[in-house]
Amino acid sequence: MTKSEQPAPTTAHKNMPLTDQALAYLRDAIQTRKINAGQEIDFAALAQTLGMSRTPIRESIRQLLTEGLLELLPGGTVCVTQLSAVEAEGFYYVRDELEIVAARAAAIHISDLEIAMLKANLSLFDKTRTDPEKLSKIDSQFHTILYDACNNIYLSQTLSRLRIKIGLLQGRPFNNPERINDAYDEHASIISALESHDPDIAEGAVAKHYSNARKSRLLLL
Amino acid sequence: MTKSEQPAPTTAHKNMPLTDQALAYLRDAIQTRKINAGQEIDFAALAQTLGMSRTPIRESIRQLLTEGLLELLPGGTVCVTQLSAVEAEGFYYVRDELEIVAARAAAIHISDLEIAMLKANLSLFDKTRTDPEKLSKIDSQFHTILYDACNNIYLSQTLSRLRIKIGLLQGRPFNNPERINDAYDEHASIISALESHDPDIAEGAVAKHYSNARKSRLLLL
DNA sequence: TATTATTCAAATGTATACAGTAGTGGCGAT
DNA sequence: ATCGCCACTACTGTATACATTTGAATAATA
Repeated sequence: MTKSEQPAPTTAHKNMPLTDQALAYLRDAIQTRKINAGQEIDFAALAQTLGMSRTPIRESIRQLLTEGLLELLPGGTVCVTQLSAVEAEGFYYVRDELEIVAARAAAIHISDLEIAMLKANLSLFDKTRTDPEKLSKIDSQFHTILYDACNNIYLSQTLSRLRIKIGLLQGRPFNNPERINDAYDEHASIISALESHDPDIAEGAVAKHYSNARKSRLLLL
Repeated sequence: MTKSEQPAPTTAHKNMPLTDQALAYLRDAIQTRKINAGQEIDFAALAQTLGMSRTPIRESIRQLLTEGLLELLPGGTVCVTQLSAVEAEGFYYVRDELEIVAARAAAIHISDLEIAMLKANLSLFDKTRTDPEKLSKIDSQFHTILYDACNNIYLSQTLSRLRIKIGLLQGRPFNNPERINDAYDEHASIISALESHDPDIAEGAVAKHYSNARKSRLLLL
């Protein structure tokens, strides 16, 4: 066996199946917008870029189609999902509702450790106020911790996927410094709401968070 | 929605890609419990049964894995998803909440045509009281119509998939004749609630429906 | 010029071939 | 009998080959 070192274009863990590598690559490319919404995907070219055959590419693409990150165009070609305004509104609508469901569940089930993690996340958020890119990631982690605190795998997975899809379309919300301050305060109040273990209080805090986020979104138009 | 999502097993057109045929076959086999929960899937055997190679089988299986109808066992083998009691409870929890969200949305957006369709479905339900198998299908259609009335593709798709997964685990609810009568009445009251176009009334009717369904489920244990 | 044929190129769906790996069963040693 | 070791089988992941379809571009006709 010649150990021909592939100049691995991405963070390719050695023993990961190629399909998963392709998945990771595509996920990242879509989320960081190296591939824009609506842009078509050329299987062969992608295969060549990643140094693999079309087979693992196809499998990863089918998974992303199922997840909704990619969509099938009339001709049968595949492109990065491009949500219409109406569809986007639909996503937001469901997310806002599910976030409330999650908040109530989390208030009941959250552990001390998880609360500590949220607090750690918050102080990290505080230290990163100047970097919108990193803030998005930290924000994302905040909500992931919260989802996990629901003790409901399905709910957690659904919200995670939903969040990713919503990420497809929104102009980075933390480009607005005012939104950063508000988000910080809202996260803080969500944490103390969860600490109370009272579903109603948690619902209130989260509802406020998302109603503010919504306002901020609408201002961007 | 993916075009490969719907194909009925009876409508297996010759020109359908083999991957979609495999999908249709597996969906049907899982839902009708020709393959039981927990049962492993042998790619090669399945390929032979369907008279195709492993390639389309693999693709269809990856899609079903992503949808959650199949799951990956430690060894890397694939089996029909077997939900633990806790996981099942998580699914029901989210579904009940989402159904309410859907009911509210439907109350606002539902068209006269859709109301008519619901009524037609109801009278069909009435005529089929003796056949639990068919009743399940009609019940399923009832809710699908309702979901479509939400004017929210994501919500509709999420609930549809959720319903299928829940179907994986429940002993057919319509084996209990009393549940049939109740379900009929509840469907009727949901329809008139929707006709009022009042979200609160719709929420009430649907909430009652699912709280009854829950009671009926618990009785089965 | 507009419209229809015709042909060619590219891409898709599928099968098959092949390599690496994990699991299985037997067999000898203790 | 139990443990460990080795061969062997069966399967998975991946690549490649092939056929069919799709699309585009040019040619040909009214």
